[in-house]
Amino acid sequence: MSHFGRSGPPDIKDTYSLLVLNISFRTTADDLFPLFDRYGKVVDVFIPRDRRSGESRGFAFVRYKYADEAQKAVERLDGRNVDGRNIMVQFAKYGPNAERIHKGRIVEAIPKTRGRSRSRSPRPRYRDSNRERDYRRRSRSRSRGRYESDRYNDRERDYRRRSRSASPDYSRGRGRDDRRSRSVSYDSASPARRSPSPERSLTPRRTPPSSPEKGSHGERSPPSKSASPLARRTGSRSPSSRSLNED
DNA sequence: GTTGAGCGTT
Repeated sequence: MSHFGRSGPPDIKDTYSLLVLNISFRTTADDLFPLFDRYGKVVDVFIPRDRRSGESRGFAFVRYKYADEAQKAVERLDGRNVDGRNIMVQFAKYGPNAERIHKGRIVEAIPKTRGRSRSRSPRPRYRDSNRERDYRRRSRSRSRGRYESDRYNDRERDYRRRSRSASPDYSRGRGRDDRRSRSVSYDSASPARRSPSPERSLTPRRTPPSSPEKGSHGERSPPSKSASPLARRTGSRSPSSRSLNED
């Protein structure tokens, strides 16, 4: 009865999809179906939901059989209060190269000026917020208060970090030194080199029975400084292999 | 239990 989108899209070739935005997170396709079906023949109602949580993303797709009915529904249901929220209904596009819709009529487009529209260009109003929008797309936003809190925290941390450096000049010099140090350090990039693999001789099982707590206590993070390549070479054969062998 | 710009499943 009310199980849309269970077997995939029915027939998009003869259906017109409407995008319903601003719907409540609790609104389901079953709730939208009767509402939209009142204005026309609805062949499918689909509400994308999260794969991990399974919650609604806040928008739905309603497929109409006829464009004129869909058009009517758009004007009729657009701005309607559903589940306590003011929904927004508009024609949906399928993909970046989706057909363009013009007042209920589907105009085959992607015109010749592909990508070069001098007249109209739906460029985003926000220029510096583009990054934020992208982030929000793959990850549903939660609450704005939290963001502010996080931002504040970051700021505080930055301030503290800056405080540490008394003289920027010194910092710069040190950075250069570090770079040079790294050059020598890269030697450790190939620790095993051509050394025979004793580990292979060992039981090809998972990580040897070594307590992580105990082990980490002894060699947590060897300081990059004061580490001879020789000394490192000898002791780097152990932590080199860890979970390479998996069953 | 929360949130709020956008374009989707086989």
